[in-house]
Amino acid sequence: MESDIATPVKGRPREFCVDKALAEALHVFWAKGYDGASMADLTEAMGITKPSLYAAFGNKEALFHKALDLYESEKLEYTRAALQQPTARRVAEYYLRGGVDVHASEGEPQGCMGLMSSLACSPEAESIKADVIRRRASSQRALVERFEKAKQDGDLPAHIDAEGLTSFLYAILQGITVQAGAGATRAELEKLVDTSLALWPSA
Amino acid sequence: MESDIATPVKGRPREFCVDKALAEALHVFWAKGYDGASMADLTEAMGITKPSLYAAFGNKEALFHKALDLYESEKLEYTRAALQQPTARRVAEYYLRGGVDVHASEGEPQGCMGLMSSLACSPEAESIKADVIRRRASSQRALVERFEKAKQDGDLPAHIDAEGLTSFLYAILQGITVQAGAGATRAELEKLVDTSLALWPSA
DNA sequence: CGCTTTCCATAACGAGCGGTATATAATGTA
DNA sequence: TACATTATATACCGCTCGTTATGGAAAGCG
Repeated sequence: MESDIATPVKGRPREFCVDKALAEALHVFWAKGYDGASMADLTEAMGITKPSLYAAFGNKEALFHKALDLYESEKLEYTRAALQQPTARRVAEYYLRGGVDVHASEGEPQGCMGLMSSLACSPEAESIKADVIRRRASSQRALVERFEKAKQDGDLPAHIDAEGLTSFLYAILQGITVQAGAGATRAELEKLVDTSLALWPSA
Repeated sequence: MESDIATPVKGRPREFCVDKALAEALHVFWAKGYDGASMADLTEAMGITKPSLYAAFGNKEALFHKALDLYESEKLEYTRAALQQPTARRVAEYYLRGGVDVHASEGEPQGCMGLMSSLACSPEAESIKADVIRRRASSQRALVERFEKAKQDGDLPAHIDAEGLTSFLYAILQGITVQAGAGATRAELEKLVDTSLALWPSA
């Protein structure tokens, strides 16, 4: 198979940047959710017409999955960086403060794109929901392993259940995004993080 | 103004029970969310036609608010009972175990009706969202006062911030409903509750 | 009985949805 | 210049949505 990079195309060149358009689509999906974002909303924000969107991205569902890829690789980068922190407590702190940064930052939509889309319930959004749940499960599995290692490292008490602690940390994170979506201020969310970390088990 | 109870009406009597129909509507809204529940879904489950629904309940939005009233008075009764528990820890335990009971019970929809409706994002659901947020804020205020009292009673350390602890408890509860909606088993949720209670501050 | 009132059933409304057919404009190739 | 190829622009499709107008059925009242 030949190289796909910088292949000169034959027909009329497209007049918009695909990456820019996808970033705009992400912003719309993030703010309004999968069902709430209409094709009219998307095309207006992306600055293109519907046929261009369909030619470039397939359909609304395919566009959403690509937007979700972008969301994970850019906005949820902190969840991967968190795993490399030296202690379980530092992992948790990185997770929670990163969650507040991303989901309660000014100029960005409030709340979590994955969370609101996983709760969307139009009949055609079932595959969306399944996708989000699958990604979340994969992310949670990595966290369980990280906490198992922390127990071996001795920075978590041996009696702690790694799966329970992972569910616990995710619950706090989900609470942060829910409360952010409900209009909680950044100060309130930081107080929530401080309280959670104060209760975190010591070695 | 005269009494409204048992007034004999003049016209043709309705052929369905309003309370029964409302309970069915609640079930549909709970399972599918405000946007996801169509009038066709509702009328089919309620066993009535659309004109009957409009005559009895007004419109879809009014029906939802009445269903939400029923949900709060029946399904969220445990949140009021929780406040009367003798210690802060018992309050928290009542809250969390009650949350698992209601939102992960077999035969009922998985997840929290208020949470999924507060994240619904159709343009006409803005007042729904505002209503849910207002009810939640009122409920949270009562919990803050309960924890302030607990500090005076001495069953919470004085250095604990009551608002932060309330946000924390609500975050766990929201995490429970999110994870229940994503298909978590009851055993997993109970492990989450056990972990959370193990970290709860001691006096 | 006729009259009024209220409810039920059918069918339709306008609006918005995701998706597309058609025609035209802009490029590379020959 | 002529052709093939691809992108854009406009208008439209079938469908579902929440909501309502219309006609008939069932009750109390005189």
